[in-house]
Amino acid sequence: MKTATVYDVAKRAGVSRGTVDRVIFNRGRVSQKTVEKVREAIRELNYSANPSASALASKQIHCFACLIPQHQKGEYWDVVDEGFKHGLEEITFCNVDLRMYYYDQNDIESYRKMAAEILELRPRGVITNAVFKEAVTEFSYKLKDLAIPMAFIDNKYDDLDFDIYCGVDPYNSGQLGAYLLTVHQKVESVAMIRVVRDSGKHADPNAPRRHGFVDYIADHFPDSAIYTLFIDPSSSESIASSMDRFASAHPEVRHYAVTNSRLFLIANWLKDNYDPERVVVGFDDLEGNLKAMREGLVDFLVTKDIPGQSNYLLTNFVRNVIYSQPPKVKNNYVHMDVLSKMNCNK
Amino acid sequence: MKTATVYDVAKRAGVSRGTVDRVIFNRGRVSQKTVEKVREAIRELNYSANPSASALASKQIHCFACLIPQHQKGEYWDVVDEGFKHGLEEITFCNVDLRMYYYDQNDIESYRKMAAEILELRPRGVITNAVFKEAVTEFSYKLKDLAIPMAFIDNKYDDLDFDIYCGVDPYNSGQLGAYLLTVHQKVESVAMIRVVRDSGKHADPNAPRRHGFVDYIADHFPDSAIYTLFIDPSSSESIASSMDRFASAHPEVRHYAVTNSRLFLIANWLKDNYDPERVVVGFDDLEGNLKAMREGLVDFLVTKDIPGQSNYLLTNFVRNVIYSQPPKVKNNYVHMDVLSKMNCNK
DNA sequence: CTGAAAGCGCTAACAA
DNA sequence: TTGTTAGCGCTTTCAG
Repeated sequence: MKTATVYDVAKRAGVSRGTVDRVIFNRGRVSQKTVEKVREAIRELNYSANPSASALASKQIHCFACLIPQHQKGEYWDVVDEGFKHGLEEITFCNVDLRMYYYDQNDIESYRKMAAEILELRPRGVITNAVFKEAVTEFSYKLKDLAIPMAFIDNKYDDLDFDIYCGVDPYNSGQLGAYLLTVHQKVESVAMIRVVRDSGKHADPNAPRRHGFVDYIADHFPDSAIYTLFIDPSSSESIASSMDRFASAHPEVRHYAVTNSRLFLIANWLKDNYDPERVVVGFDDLEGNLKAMREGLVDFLVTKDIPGQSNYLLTNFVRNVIYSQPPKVKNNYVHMDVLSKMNCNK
Repeated sequence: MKTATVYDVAKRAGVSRGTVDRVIFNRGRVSQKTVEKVREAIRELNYSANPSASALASKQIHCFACLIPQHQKGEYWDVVDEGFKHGLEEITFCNVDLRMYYYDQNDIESYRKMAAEILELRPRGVITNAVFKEAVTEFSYKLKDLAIPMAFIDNKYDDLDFDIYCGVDPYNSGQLGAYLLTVHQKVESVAMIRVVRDSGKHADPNAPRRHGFVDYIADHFPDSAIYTLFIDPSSSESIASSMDRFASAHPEVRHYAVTNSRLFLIANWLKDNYDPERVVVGFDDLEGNLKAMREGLVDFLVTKDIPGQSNYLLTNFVRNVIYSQPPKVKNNYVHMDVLSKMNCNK
């Protein structure tokens, strides 16, 4: 059986194809009575547009904006960025123009500034991540006023109004890290390392992961100590000296977890102070982290398909917005992967 | 900058659009000299067809055939099958008709019979897996005679002529299983369980995985015993009695690996004979295996994105065949995932 | 408010 | 061998 075309719908509704088009895209300038006739014909014929033909005929360009942290090559957000680029290629036929905006994770004002620019652009949709609660909230309200849909990538604020989200369950990722760190072990103390510059002003989207980590340890090893150690990554000397200081103060600690993605920054120290008894767990399969794993400095890495996640979000969000359909699932939790030395290549 | 169209290519090569089309699809009836001119123009303009327009204009239906093991709902090959169905949807605009054929893994003749049927169909391409070396070899030769491209899914024979493959590195998956079974442990003996009906006649595509497993244990625990245990899944009594017999003969064994995907068949026994000291590793995230994991009967499951793998293979293979382009990468090794109780949901 | 008609880039049948 | 041309189903402009 052939599928229905605009032409069939038009005939059925007793109007012309142009009118059908106006109804489908709510372009107005159609009498209410006609609208209903057309809607009914569409339903009866179970019509849905042929996407190839739409893409071919449409000249419109759909502009989207994306606001994420600025980053260096090889860092977490760089990989996220890659995923967006890939996704963009997959939907070339949708004619979307994706504008990237970057903010400074140490500076809430930079977020506000970029958000303002985006508002001015009036894009068809906006993608961002959850960092500065206050600024993101303001932004989301303003977008709502303009009826611009918004999507969260990587992490989210559940009480805000967004259309679609894609990321892992951060609390659970922390639990998984703790499990791997301690599996088949007796544990008396663990170190939780946070590699952040400027820990005071820095946004802290990783808190839920740390909570998951801490809760797991507390549940399974109630007598274990949990030390939190801040490492300032600004110079390799400061990294080494902080690590040295901690290690000599707590020589009994054998279990180390780095709860953000920057394990690779302490790889040198781990190597220079190698201890076969030490167990190390990190997060995210950045090239630097994988390298450390191949060198035997890390036992497990909790990760996910980082570019796949942003790719997925973009392609779905764009399709939803363009064809004004709600997403099939709003909260897309991607699954977590576990990497060990045996499966960290490719 | 606007992207080049057939028209641009035609102009540049000094021919008509029809000729360009003939060259692209190797329809023949074009002089060698013209072919080269067109090819060059295509390269210079970096031309690639607008998929929407192609889809819209083309009426041809491309028939593909897929020959894999017959299966029940929820089993490994059922999930593979799902992936094909998904992939098919993704490329609806390519107008492909995918015909599924199933053979009996205990009966090489059933493979031969289905292969013969496929040969008669003369599809544009064939997908199968590597099982009965002899029968698959015959099949591949006949396909080659007919110039029908072929793809391997899940496992392959490297000495045969195929266009594209997608699967994990099976040897490595065995090693990973062994690693997870023994991580942070001292091991003196392990049991390797094979759940197969009719072990004599049954095809054995899992051998490389077992080799990887055995080699790892031998390398890291040279003094450890490795017991191989066959379980006939035909009745739950036979499963239980075989397991009982083994367990009482070797009460010291604490480490169990099920090297094919059917761990779920011994889940009941594991539950009825629960031992907190026991470590169990299995393969593939079938629903039954996941259930066993959630119940705390399994420590680790080595898996991969099963439907993703067949989806990927199909969509790429079809595109390659239709647009007669070689695959970007011939051997697509998908990465292995590690599942534990902390990340086995979703 | 509504209809008619000109393409979008490509394929395939038909002429030459 | 090659060129010409009529659509594929939809969007969009321009007249009514």
